Amino acid sequence: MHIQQINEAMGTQSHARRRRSVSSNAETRSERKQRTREALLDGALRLLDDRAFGSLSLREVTREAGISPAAFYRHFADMDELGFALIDESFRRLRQMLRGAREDRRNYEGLIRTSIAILVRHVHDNRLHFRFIARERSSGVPALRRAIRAEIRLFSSELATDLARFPRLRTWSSDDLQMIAGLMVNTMVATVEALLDAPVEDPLAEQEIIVTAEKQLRLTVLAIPHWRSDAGERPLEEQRGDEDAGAGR
Amino acid sequence: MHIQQINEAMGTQSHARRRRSVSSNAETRSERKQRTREALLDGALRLLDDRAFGSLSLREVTREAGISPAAFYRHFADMDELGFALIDESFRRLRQMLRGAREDRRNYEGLIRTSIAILVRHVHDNRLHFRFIARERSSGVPALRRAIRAEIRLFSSELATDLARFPRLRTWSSDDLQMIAGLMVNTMVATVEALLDAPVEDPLAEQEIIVTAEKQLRLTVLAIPHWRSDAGERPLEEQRGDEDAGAGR
DNA sequence: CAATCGAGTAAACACTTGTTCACTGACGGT
DNA sequence: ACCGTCAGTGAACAAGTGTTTACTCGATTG
Repeated sequence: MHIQQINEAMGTQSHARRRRSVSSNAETRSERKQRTREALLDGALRLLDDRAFGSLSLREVTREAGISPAAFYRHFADMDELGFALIDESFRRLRQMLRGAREDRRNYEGLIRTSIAILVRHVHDNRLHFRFIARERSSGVPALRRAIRAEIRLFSSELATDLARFPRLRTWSSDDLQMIAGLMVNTMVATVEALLDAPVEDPLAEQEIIVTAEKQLRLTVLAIPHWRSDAGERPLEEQRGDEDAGAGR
Repeated sequence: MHIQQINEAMGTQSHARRRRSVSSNAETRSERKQRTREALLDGALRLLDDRAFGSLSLREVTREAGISPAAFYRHFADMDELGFALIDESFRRLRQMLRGAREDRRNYEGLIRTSIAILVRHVHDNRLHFRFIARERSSGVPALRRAIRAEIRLFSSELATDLARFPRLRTWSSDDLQMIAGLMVNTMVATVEALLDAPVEDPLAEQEIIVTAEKQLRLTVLAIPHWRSDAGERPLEEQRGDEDAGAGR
């Protein structure tokens, strides 16, 4: 702020200013740089729609972005650096989504329904970003993979602390909370993968995926009142006469 | 069989036979071919330990296998074909595992415990194969991805029919059976990914993953007796007074 | 035994790759 | 008005890529 005032007092930037006011679409230099940086990121993302990051060449990206290969180095030292920038961008959007998803968590049903709805909407709006994350989560450069999995674990932990606010879950051990949060996050990750795999904009297949995901989450919370952390030691069937009555074969 | 008998009657292969009995480690021609084919597959698998299949070059594979690049074409027309062969091999082992896992399914607890145990053992014994499958499941060449996901869906369906034999689940709709089988398969896929990500042969981290997976599966089956397929329409909290009593925030 | 088959080779091909270099020229500070 | 900065260029580099070619030479065949 000070700098700008000083500049104005000194009459600096007046040339650029004047020129910008004449030719309407002119840009300052750093704006221009930012724009081609984004062209690189967007181009890479477009290419990554159906390929792994590891099989992406620097020259392809520059070609897609419309600049010469050498100009790449004005923005990134490396393809890896471009990858990290892509992860940052994707996760900024993801976190932004999760913040929204946490607004309605006063009861299980709201939690489930709004979480899935928000998830679906964001997959639609940021299809390429989600595709990139889903791909590089298990494949690709180890460093990217690590970063993504850490981010997901963090999300799982935040869900666990949110769950801890429910009366029924107040007394649960943090291990068990993490366990159930992990289960729900697994379901959501699998749902995102299914959505990304479904034919683009096929509302029927998509609705089926959504219904299944909601059922799975509902089934999960349904078990909460009946959970006993130590139940693993005694055979489950002693609780309810269920098995060996006549399981076929 | 016929062919061999005919060959014997005609005295063919007698040279090879005699030579093989003299120099102990001699091989017939097709045995030799089979051996370098396996060298190619094994070499590729070794290289794929920490890279995506898409970023794997034909020349690298032949170098790793110890043959010249041109000889590759005696075995595969394409790198893609090599990929499919790799998938076939991996899933042959996987299916073999699942056959074993289905032997003890007379009650839930046995189902859970032995399934996980068998899964863990097979991940140990076929680490490279599982790594390859886990990678290419979401990344990589679309054709490979499709093949893998189809195989997993098939596994899920088989689990669903197995579940249908439990008395409690006899009356469930096939949709709901698929849903719960999908949930369990999701858990197992996530478990395999966690095992592969864990530091090699770290028994402590591994045990933690196993315990969590068992808990998650146990929680899932715990919900079965209380499931109502139509519960989605009415808010869950009407069944049990649980929410809005004082959810924080 | 001699003829053929075929797995594997070496060399050459036309590419693409990542990176460096001296350069241009518009923007921006003075 | 002048001059330095710096995003972007185009050419060159060595190295690696997939694929084809003519070839070797041992195993298989009749």
